[in-house]
Amino acid sequence: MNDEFIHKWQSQVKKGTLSFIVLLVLSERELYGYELIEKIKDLTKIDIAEGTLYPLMNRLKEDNLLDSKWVEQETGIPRKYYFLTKQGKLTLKQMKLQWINLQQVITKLM
Amino acid sequence: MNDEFIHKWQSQVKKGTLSFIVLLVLSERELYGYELIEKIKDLTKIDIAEGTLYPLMNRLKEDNLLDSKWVEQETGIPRKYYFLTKQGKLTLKQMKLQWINLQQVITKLM
DNA sequence: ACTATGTACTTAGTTATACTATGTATTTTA
DNA sequence: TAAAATACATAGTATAACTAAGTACATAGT
Repeated sequence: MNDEFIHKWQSQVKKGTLSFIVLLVLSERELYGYELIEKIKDLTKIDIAEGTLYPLMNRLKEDNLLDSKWVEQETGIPRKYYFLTKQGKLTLKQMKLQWINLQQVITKLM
Repeated sequence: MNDEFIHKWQSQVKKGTLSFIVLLVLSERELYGYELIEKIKDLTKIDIAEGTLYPLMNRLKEDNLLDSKWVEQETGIPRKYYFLTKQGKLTLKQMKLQWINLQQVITKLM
């Protein structure tokens, strides 16, 4: 039917929800980038391109919501683990409130 | 605190939700642009810039989700009323399903 | 030994969309 | 008569997801 519109729409919905989802997932435990992509795909069925995730992580770091550390592996490439900063935790709380609010508004309209 | 991040985030969340909200509101009855802005502000507390709404309406028309008609007023500037096309109604149904799905996923993460 | 696939991170360029600012025009209110 | 509200429109900017490509190592299959 109008699959193309729906597809574009999905992509636009991600702008905003992706950062929220990343912060929510990281609030449980720290993860490295590739693992985040897998985890989010598993939890939400949302596919995140690598070219989307890594720049997103850098923005969240610049905004002081996340910090990261390199962890050497016994074998293979080192992994960059991301975790919430204090400010990240506070901001996530606010985002949750805003999200709940938006949700209620839309539910009412539906 | 991190008001600037939250503000930018809100703006990003709109990309995607705005078109959804517009379609939801129009599914109840037809409205003209300026009225839509007022109605949505009233219902959702979301402020939509005119420079955001009118281009959005044109995109939705190009995508055949909406159509519009000019209605002369006895006094004042004519109004352009927007209404859902058949395809718009079908697409909105799909969007609702997708939204519910996303909502459930995020609720679980929260 | 070679190839494909999976893991892991990065960046350049494109596209879509909200925002700012500005412009036009009419009507109502102070 | 000036300001504010009503009503639509567009050009330019910023943001963020996507595509595509690249680097590097490990492992499984042939």
